[in-house]
Amino acid sequence: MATLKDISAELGLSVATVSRALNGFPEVNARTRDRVTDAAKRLGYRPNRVAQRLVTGRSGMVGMIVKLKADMTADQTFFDVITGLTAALAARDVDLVLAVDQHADPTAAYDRMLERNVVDGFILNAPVQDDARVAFLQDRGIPFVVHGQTAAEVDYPFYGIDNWAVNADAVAFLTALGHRRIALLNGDVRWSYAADRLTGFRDAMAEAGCPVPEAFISTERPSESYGYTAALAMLSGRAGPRPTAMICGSTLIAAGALQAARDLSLGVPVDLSVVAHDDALPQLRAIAFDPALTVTRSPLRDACKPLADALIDHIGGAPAKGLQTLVRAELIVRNSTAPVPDTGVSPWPST
Amino acid sequence: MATLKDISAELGLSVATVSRALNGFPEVNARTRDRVTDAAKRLGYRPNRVAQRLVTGRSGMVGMIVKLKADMTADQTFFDVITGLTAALAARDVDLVLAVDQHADPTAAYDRMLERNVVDGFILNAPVQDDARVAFLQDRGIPFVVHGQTAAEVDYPFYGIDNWAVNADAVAFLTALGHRRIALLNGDVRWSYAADRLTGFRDAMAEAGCPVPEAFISTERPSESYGYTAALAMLSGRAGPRPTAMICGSTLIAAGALQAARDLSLGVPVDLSVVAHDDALPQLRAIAFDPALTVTRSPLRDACKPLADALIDHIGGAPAKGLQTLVRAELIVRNSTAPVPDTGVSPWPST
DNA sequence: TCGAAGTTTCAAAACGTTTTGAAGCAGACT
DNA sequence: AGTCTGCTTCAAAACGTTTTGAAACTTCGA
Repeated sequence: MATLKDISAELGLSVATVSRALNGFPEVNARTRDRVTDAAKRLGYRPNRVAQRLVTGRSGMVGMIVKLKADMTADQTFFDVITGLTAALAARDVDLVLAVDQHADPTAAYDRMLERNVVDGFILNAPVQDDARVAFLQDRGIPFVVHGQTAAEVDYPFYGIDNWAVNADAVAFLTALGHRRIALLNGDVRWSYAADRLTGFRDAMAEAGCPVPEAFISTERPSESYGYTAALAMLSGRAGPRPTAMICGSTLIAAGALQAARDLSLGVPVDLSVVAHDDALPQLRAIAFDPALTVTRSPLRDACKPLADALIDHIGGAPAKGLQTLVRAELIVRNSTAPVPDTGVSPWPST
Repeated sequence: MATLKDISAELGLSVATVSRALNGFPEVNARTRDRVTDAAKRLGYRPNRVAQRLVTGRSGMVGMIVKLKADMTADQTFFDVITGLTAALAARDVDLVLAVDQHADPTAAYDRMLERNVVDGFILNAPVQDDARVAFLQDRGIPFVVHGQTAAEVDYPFYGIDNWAVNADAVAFLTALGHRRIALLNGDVRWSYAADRLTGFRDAMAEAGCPVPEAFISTERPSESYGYTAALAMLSGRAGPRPTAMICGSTLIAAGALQAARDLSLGVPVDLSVVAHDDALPQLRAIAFDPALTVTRSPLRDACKPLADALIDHIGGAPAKGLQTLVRAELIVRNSTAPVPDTGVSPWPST
């Protein structure tokens, strides 16, 4: 394995010059640089990352710690995100150190990994309100990036979708179709994304002048069975008039909801309109639903490269402010939504 | 961040002595060692891995590269294995660097990670026959451990279950119940485990003197729908008399097979006995099946600690021979198996 | 021809550890 | 007193890079 010293010996130069030549410093003579790059190639030189890291103080690795769910089921999104993330990091020569957290204390696993001081920063996923991990890492001055927005005004990098807008847009679309009795099958509001969506839903409904009975809102960890159960309860009409439209937190929930409608002989979209949020996971393709789902769509994988780049840039010293991205999900209208039936209300009310 | 130099300055010792004291070298005075460990704790000393790595050539990290499946579905077992593995590695202060391979060349991702020379060894999963990765790593002299047995006589560490015995035991159990028409719903034989199980099945059937029509053997990547389809074809009786027993490569396959039996109004275990291999994934609990499944059982999680330990020991210089474990799966008899119906053969034939 | 300014290269320090070879210091034996 | 042990400690080298501050070499104008 050739080293800088080998190259410098070969060419009669100092290691300093060789190092500068290879790292593109401006003060080295063009002719010298050519000789160096040529020799480096000829000798099969590969920089020793460990030595580089010792002197730069960087490790070239970032950590990610995923929380072990209580029911031990694999997170649907996990594999997809890991795939995109490692690819995006690899493109910038950074490796991902992964750990699974089994502790009650949310910061314990971060502390452990920091102790072994082997990562330059962290990727945080699934943020909650006032996330303890954020406080912990900020306190220690460790760079990190958050996948998913937590609040508007923060001083760390993040990439997320505007979850408030997700449901605000869905509500606006449905009310424009004449719907006023709209239900929400939300995720668990302990997670920021679901809390934001709930606010977006409430705000938009208030804006449209639609009352929201508490029975029309349910929150739980997304699953098909949750979608089925919650939708069945709402659609059975036992607790009052049923909703004419339903906003589902995920396509998985929507799958359950559609089944519930089917079991109650309710037609979608004739009797019930359904809008879901679609993370574009390959396993649950919204377009393959029957009927094809109208969705607010933002592929999870889109987040991977921005996240990786933001973290690496932030570690490199870039200020957080320029590394905050909030994208607005796209509304894709398919066949699961239609104007509200039999209400006598114009599908295009003046707002 | 305290360094060795800080400690040595604090105590008026040389860094060499401090280093030896902390690393448990025998030649340091017990009293000195106490002073050093005390000061280290007081100053919050953490060894700098990068510096250690530079001089020792070890990084305290191991790599694992998972293959991105063509259909992009997450491997059912992936999360479970990662969880156990990172926990077992953490117990010995080793971190896991994860990458997802998207290349056609099976060794490219290993090469890339080695270039960044940041891991001491690898954990290989899902071995195939004559695995190219094995040849590659052996050629480079990189330590690794294989999850799953590939062949009896190899010179690298592995941990796996005796897949030959898995099906040999299942066949022995079923033939003892009088079954002679036994079908196999196997995994894809490109993977070693499935190839071994096929051999175990064939050998044991031959041993028992039972002919095996080709229609009684199917191989495919495990899934519920595969189990359903394959079982339906075999049980419909269109291609000849149907099997009286079925050995399923996984509980997922068994779920499909049970559904097929149900759809054909075949009782389990009265008309059909079913034995499945159970990796004990929390999502698919064999005991919760209806009827509760008779299984050959070996929890995947059991493999994690032995794998982690074997790799770390091997990196530390332990010879491969002592780090090879082949466990025999346990046969657990539940309610999905019964003596063969209406054959006049004693359920306990003399063997 | 001289000095100044600019360009290019260099030697050495630094990063934090492990390891080598040697030395200091007891006590024990001549 | 001298030397030989065994125990304990030390200074220095090494790992391969980046970076600093200075030196050498050009080029230019006076």
